[in-house]
Parts: sequence; structure tokens; C-alpha cells
Amino acid sequence: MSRNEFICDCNVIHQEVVNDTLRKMPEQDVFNKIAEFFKIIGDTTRTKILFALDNNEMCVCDIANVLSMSKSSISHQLGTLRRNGIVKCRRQGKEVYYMLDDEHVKQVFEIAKEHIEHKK
Amino acid sequence: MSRNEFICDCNVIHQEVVNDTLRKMPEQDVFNKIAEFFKIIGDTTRTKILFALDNNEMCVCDIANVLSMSKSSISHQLGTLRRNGIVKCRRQGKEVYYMLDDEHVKQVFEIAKEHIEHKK
DNA sequence: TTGACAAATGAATAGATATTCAACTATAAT
DNA sequence: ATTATAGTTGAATATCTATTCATTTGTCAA
Repeated sequence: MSRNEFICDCNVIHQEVVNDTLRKMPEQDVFNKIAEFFKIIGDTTRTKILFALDNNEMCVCDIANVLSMSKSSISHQLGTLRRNGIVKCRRQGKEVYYMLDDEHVKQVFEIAKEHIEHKK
Repeated sequence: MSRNEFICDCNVIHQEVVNDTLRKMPEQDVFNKIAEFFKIIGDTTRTKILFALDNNEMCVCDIANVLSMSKSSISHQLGTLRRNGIVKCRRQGKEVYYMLDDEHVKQVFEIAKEHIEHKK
């Protein structure tokens, strides 16, 4: 009987491969963080915001205009991006200017574009 | 009065920046596809599957064992990954072996890990 | 052809999340 | 101080999605 019978609803087919893979798998926490990063940028609105900010720093109104969306909605999304260390902001008078806070976002975008080109 | 008054609930602060950005923004469809790609890999279960497959091609049972999840759940997720061109599979007898179908996933993962290291 | 197992699939459910709305804070100008 | 504008925030809602469950399909062996 498989030693994995209590873990899932399968018979193990390749115990060696399974064990080898299990040894190499990082901690749960690593996966959570990686998935979280992609989930954050995996939304059309946030993708647009990041693309726009890659071009220029912008205040909330500017971004709302570019995306034709409400200030509130944009502000919520910027909050998400900021809490996840992907954008940062500075206040100047009444306006708050947002900018990218991550040198990796651009790289990741480039690769994603390659992927999409490749698949169509 | 701003020409953008009908588009969002803002007064435009920097019309030039907005116009410049609008000129540079790709089509909606590009954003949809990029966001879709990240959404697909932005899930802990799918992230684990991709990591596991980067190590070895595996059948559904193997993957279910590694992740301690049901075959059905894994199969659903593999379907999502397959429909999005991120994994492919081959049948051998009763088993179906899955493998990565994208040279970009690994690169993207590396960058994500850098991002996470950088932020903690 | 029957039985057994791997995998896929559709429907249902429970949990997550994007946007809206309304209320609020912060800042500047008069 | 008052008014106006930029931005934030919490609650509500509507939509989306991951997993489960039950069923079905594909393949092999007897």
C-alpha cells in the first residue's frame, strides 16, 4: 500500500519522482508570496496603471483620466499596489503622485509580452 | 472645462502627461492578455504545479501527491494551465504526463523571487 | 466484455475581489 | 474660518474562481 494513501485520493505512480520533487519544493510561504505577486499584477486595471506609471509618475486624477475610471476605484487599486511594494507615492500639495517602486515589474512585463507573442 | 469631464470624476491635472500616456497605451486586448497570463500563474496551487513540473514531467497522480490535493482539483488546474499554453501533456497508457510548455515561466519566476527577496 | 484505475468534466458551493457609493481627511486659497 | 478640490477609506454588492462531488471517458488487463 502506498504511504501516500492518507494524503490524497491517488495511488502513487512514481514514488521516486514524487519524493525528489518534495525535497526540492520550497516552503509554503514562498509559494504564497510568489503567487501573491502575480495575483497583484494579474488584473487588467492594475496592469494598465503599471504601464502608465512606467511612462510617467502621475497623480490619481491623471491615472483615472487615462483609464477612464473613477478616482475611488483607482485609489483602491493604488493602495493594493502600494501595500505590496510595487508602487510608491509622494504628496505635493493636494495631489499625490504615484510611481513604480520595483525594478522587476518592467522585466516581468517584457517576458509576458514575449509569451503572448509566442502563443498567438 | 476639461475635455475629460465626461470620462471620469476628475479634473485633469496634467493634460500633457495624460495625452502622452494615452498615445503610448497599447490596445485593451494587450492588457487583457498580459493580465490573464499573470492571473493564471498568480495562484498558489498553480505556482506549485509549475514549480514541480520544472523539476520533472509528472502525471496527475504524482502532482496530486506532491501537493496533497485531490486528483480532480489538480486536473482542473492543469486544464487551466493547458488552455493558456503554459503546460502541455502527452498520454502514455492510462496516465497523462504534464510538462511545461513555456520557456518564459521559469524566467518570470526568477524575477518574482528577486522581487520578494528585495522586499522583505 | 468486464473490471479497475487514471484522468477529465459539469454543476454546485464557498470564498475572494473589483467597483461603486457615501463619508471622511488633507491641503490650499480666499 | 470657509470653501473647494484631491485623495482615502469602509461597507455593500456583484462577479469571479478554486475546490468538491458525482459522473463520465479512456485505457489496460484478465
